[in-house]
Amino acid sequence: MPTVSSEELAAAAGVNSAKLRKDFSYLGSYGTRGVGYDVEYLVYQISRELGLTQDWPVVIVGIGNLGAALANYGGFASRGFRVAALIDADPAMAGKPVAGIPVQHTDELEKIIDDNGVSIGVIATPAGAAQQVCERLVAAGVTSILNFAPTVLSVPDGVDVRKVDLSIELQILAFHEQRKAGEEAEAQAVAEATKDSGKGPDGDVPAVMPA
Amino acid sequence: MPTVSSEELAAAAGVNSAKLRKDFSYLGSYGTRGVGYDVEYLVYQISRELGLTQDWPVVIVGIGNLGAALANYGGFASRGFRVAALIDADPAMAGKPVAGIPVQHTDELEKIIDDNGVSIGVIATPAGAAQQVCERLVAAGVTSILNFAPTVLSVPDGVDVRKVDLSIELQILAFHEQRKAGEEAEAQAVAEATKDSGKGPDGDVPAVMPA
DNA sequence: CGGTGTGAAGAGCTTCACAGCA
DNA sequence: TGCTGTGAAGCTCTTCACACCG
Repeated sequence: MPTVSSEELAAAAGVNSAKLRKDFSYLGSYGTRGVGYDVEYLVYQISRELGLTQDWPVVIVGIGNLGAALANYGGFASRGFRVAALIDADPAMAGKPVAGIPVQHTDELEKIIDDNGVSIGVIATPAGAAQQVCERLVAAGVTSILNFAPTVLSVPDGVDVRKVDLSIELQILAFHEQRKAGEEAEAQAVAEATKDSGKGPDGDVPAVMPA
Repeated sequence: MPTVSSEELAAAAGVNSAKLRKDFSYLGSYGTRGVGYDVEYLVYQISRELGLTQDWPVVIVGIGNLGAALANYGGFASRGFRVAALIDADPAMAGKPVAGIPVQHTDELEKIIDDNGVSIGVIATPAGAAQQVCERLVAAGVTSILNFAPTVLSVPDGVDVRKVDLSIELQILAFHEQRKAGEEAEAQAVAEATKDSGKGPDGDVPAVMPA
């Protein structure tokens, strides 16, 4: 498949084709009228724009279950990320290989970051250690941090932090699950009301509709 | 602090106070004019609306590093989630306790879900196993799935799936990181141009501005 | 003809500004 | 007086619709 139309891509992605074309147009005019987009060229342009064509050395601090899971995660390599080092505060972990990479002690943190030109750090430590680790990362030159610890990190201007809270997604599911149950109950109540009397459902469910 | 104003909450959250009041108003009129919101009552109402006051039994399928990390994750219990069971396909794992819960074999999946009235399942298996596990969960009565496996799951209507891709957040950081670098380079180029000749930067950077 | 690129219309979300109530 | 709740204005993002080009 050498070319693809905005209509096809939009159907595959579940969005409107006009939106897709408009979004692409911000990257430049890479399509051909009457034909569509050259797949290979488009992939390259999007990859370049997203930074996938670069090599991003990353350090992971805190090699517990989560840190190990991240180190083993295959998705990183394919998106331009390279795990430059695994760092843990436990001296017993030092030297132990995880995902084929030997764990290094926290003492080495500054040197590792400097030697590898690391600008992105991942924090997978317990909550108590996160802020301190964060400060050391920033002081050593890291300007983007992905935080898995359940704490809000404070950082100086110019440093980006993204927080991943594994329970938030569950909470969103639970929210919708609750809605499903509520709607059933409401539908049932309406049915009852229709069958029995003129009284409707108690109407206490507010009109909230999040993503 | 028994009450709090929309202004205070907005400042803490980094949003506009009018937006906060409007959002709250969708849940009902829980504030008092001239005073603010009763903290305890507000917390309760928001918790109830979000479903945090309910008990949600959850099963985690696939007890590798990630599954173990999830099982150990403290944030679940405090948000109304209860890990009803850990399930793995490896018979060697069966009976082994993870986070104090004995791992059970996949054979038990249907029974566990039925016995515990589970409606939310977490998939932390390798990509290859995910779709099959998903189908068994759905057949057994699960209607919400949180998918950590790097695969797109297909499910029947009425089943919610949320996919967590651990590398996407990194990619967003890398994107901004690239922008930072690009802006520096551009600023430098502009400085050069100003200093040397009339020729500007090559102007190939398109005007994209994602979240 | 077929499909992109885009001005214009439309929808939804955010902010303003203030009436109204404790 | 002080702060909520909310109509209206403003803004951004999405979709429509079509000129234009290969």
